[in-house]
Amino acid sequence: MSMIEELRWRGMIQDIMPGTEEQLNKEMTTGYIGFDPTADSLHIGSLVPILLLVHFQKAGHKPIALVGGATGMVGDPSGKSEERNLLSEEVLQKNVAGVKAQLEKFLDFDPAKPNAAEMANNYDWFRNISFIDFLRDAGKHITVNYMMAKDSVKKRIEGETGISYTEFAYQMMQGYDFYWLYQHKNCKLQMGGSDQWGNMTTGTELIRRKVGGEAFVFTNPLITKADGGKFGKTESGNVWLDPVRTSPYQFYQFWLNATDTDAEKWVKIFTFLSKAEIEAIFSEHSKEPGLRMLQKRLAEEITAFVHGKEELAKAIETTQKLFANQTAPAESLSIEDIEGMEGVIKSDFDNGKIATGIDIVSFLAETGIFPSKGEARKTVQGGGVSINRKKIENVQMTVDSSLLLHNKYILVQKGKKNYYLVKAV
RNA sequence: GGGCAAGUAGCCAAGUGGCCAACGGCAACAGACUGUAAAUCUGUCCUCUUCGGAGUUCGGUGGUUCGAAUCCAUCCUUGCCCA
Repeated sequence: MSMIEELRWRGMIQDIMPGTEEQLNKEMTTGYIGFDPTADSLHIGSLVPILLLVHFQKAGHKPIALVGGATGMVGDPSGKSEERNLLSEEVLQKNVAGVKAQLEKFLDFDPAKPNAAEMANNYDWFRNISFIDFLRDAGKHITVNYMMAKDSVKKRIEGETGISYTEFAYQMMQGYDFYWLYQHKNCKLQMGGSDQWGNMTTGTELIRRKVGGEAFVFTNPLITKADGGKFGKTESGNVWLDPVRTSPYQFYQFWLNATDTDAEKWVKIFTFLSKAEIEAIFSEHSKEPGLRMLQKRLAEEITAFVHGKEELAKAIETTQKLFANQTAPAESLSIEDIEGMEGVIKSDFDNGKIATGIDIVSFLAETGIFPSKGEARKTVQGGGVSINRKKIENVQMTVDSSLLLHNKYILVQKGKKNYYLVKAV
């Protein structure tokens, strides 16, 4: 199976420029994907492009991961209905460094290999280009008519908010990136999310008009959830690749909680399991969906890929402690069990207050489990909070030393799935 | 520079003097059911709260009025048309 066939089967190709497949079959090709430094960590939305690069490298081609240090200063209008605020330079620099460090973990940079991965930052070439040079070198080759026909631009022109000259020019910058990489790195392919199609083709157009070269692009579909919600969000916000922001346990849980329909799509996209393996999992899952084989496998594979086998093992261990015997009393958890719960949100609480007794609402607010007393109260009243696996029936309840597990811990649940461990200190 | 239209909670969107913390929908959170699934039903959903309330909102600022998201003035932002 060729790489393109493989990606097609996995549902990772949305649009592809004619001739791309032939190019990839013909020779080792250099290809790139750009990553926006909008935060100092990537989140799981960026996993698909990362995986594309990995597949690409596995197929024997040479991947370039480009961090948009320059384009990040301008802002991509794609998929945005409004003009955005510009990031400050310090923030950008920090973000570029963070994103770069993460990308480096996923690709093989071994210089001994002919298809060793490379990192690039478009700030390196943009910083020396003057505005006049840019207008003369790049701008002259692309008509405004062409630029305005792009969906991202058209939507904004037809929409209510308009588009600034800055964001309008964004595609020229991205186009110039491709051109620059084509010239200096012999890079002939750009990949990216389907929202990037317009920006990407501006690049091939620039390459064609300026130097008569031929370059290719293909895009992956944007990941969606079956219920139409945003992918990659949980009640506590984005799911990040940075283990400090999203612990491996939380990361594992995110995938484990996928719905059946989502998991079926995602297992193809986010794992490297073969077609045969995936089909086997599907049939096993349909025999006994209650076992959640599919979700488990998905969560395992992707957690191992991002955080490593060791972290995965810890995440599974914690998950088992918390979810395997949900009916078992919390008292049955050993101190080792409790202290080994990696990745569960932990907080310390003044033991003195527990000794004298504190009302449940204040306790929940002061531990930070809830942002305010009002919210804590509402959720407790709605039956949404458990302490040591026992649902709180009474808002007036007092938290005191009798609730401490092993004289030290209190296990709090917000809803069914969100565990917090409070340590008395 | 001139004319017209618009700016309401995370988003969409009603509301055109008091009954408005503001209809409805989406998203989100929680409960029941279940498989840490879906669908369905229920509750919450500006902020804080001693759950009695209190405080701050409808682009900004001033004003009219006993009382304004709603009327007036002015400014800002955006779109469309004209120059």
